[in-house]
Amino acid sequence: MSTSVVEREDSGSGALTGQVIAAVTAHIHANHLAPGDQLPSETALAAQLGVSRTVVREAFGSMAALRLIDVGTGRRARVSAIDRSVLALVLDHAVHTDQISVQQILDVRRTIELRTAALAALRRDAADAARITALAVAMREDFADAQRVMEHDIAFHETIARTSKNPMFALIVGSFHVVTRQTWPVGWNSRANDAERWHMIEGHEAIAAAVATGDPRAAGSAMAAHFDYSVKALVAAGIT
Amino acid sequence: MSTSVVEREDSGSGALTGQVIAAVTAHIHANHLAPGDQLPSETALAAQLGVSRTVVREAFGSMAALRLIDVGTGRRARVSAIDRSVLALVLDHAVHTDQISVQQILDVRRTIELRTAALAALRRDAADAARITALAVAMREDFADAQRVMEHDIAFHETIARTSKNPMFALIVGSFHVVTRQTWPVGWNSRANDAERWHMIEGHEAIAAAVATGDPRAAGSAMAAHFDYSVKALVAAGIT
DNA sequence: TCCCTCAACCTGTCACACAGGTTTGTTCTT
DNA sequence: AAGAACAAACCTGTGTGACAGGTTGAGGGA
Repeated sequence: MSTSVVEREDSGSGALTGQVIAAVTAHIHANHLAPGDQLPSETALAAQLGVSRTVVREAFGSMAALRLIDVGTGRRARVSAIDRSVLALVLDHAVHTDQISVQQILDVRRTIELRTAALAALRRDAADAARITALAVAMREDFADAQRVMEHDIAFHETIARTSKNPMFALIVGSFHVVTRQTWPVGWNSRANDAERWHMIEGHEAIAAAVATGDPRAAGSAMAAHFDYSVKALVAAGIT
Repeated sequence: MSTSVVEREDSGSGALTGQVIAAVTAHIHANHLAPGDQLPSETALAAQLGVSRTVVREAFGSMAALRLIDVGTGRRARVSAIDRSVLALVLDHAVHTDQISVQQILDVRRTIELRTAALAALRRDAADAARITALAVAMREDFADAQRVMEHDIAFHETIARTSKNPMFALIVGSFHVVTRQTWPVGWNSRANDAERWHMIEGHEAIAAAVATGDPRAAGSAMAAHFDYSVKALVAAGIT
């Protein structure tokens, strides 16, 4: 375990804690650890680095919050797979503290999701396409239950992002769900009538069809139309 | 201070710690706290929630790691402004643990930065445009010092993202710098000769000119050309 | 070979203590 | 009246020791 300091982003904690974070990070990199690989125990690491267990716990806790590692009672920390929750928390916080607006997030979503739809059309296999289509079908079938339509809608976008086969797109799209859960009902309820709600579902069906066909241009266009329609509804509902 | 549990993303910590995180988050939301606003002290919060100071420290530590709050010796925690370091850490970790490739990041960058360039052209004021142009000029002037060219290059892209006036774009683009610092020298060194390096700098100048002119279409095209050229160089250098 | 038990290991939480930093209020000087 | 200096109160970062409860792996028995 190297204690050399690797210059990197500051973690926002104390000096010793920061040093332990750097040391653990260096250890992960130097040993090419992958998700699931174990780290030394808190006690061993404290002895090794000449700090108290408290400091190691602080460091591990910070790294766990960032989902760089995975901690749990009774077992040693392990390197973690990236997940959407970090960015989701950051976005939720940013919206609640008026640092980012919902419309700004939608602009980012539109930018990214036109690309993920096109990539999904290019890179999908038959199972991917079936999964995306099934979600559009589920939206139609669960029309009477807005909560379920919303869950299908969120899963639809995330599945397309996953089908882009670019985990960073999946990560970013996956982070929208917390904010989406707060705004989606407003958009749904703001529709003047059921015909408009059906129109939104038809937009999803068009995206799914383009992905299934393997047509990236059509997929991107369908996604653009969907976003433009949805943004208009949210603006009309007063979400800025 | 409400102790009600707000359903949200799990923080990766213990049960009590998670509850304190939820309580603090609820407090921030319920009181419409903005960046800079103070939170209760660790000791007061521990008494209020009926847990030990250790647990509050764990919760605050996690929230600080996520840059939701800002902690420091001798003073109470405050609500924090969002910053790029969280996503930067996540990306760096993802690359080092082979969860995201550099090429995948570049695809995301291209998608986003074509949009930020176009928005910057639409939304820039004279000072913005001057700032962007100055960075392109600095790249040319510091040509003999690769390290400085790289810093100007990174600042160039971040300034454009900021000029998009969408903080989420700025956040995402700002997160690339750690990984970029690791790959940029490879790309620069992989160029066959100085003529190719000048060509890259001319690409930046073209973007700056389009932004200054206020032409979003030209800005997007120039940014696309820049990325396509840079991606080719990194691929040729073996970065996948 | 599979299942159960148990010992060793491990983390989450608690209480207490101390070093060093920040904030606030009061007093003094200009 | 405004600014500077000082001290007390408040506050966080780190350390120590303890205990409750969970995980893991080895050994033994069916």
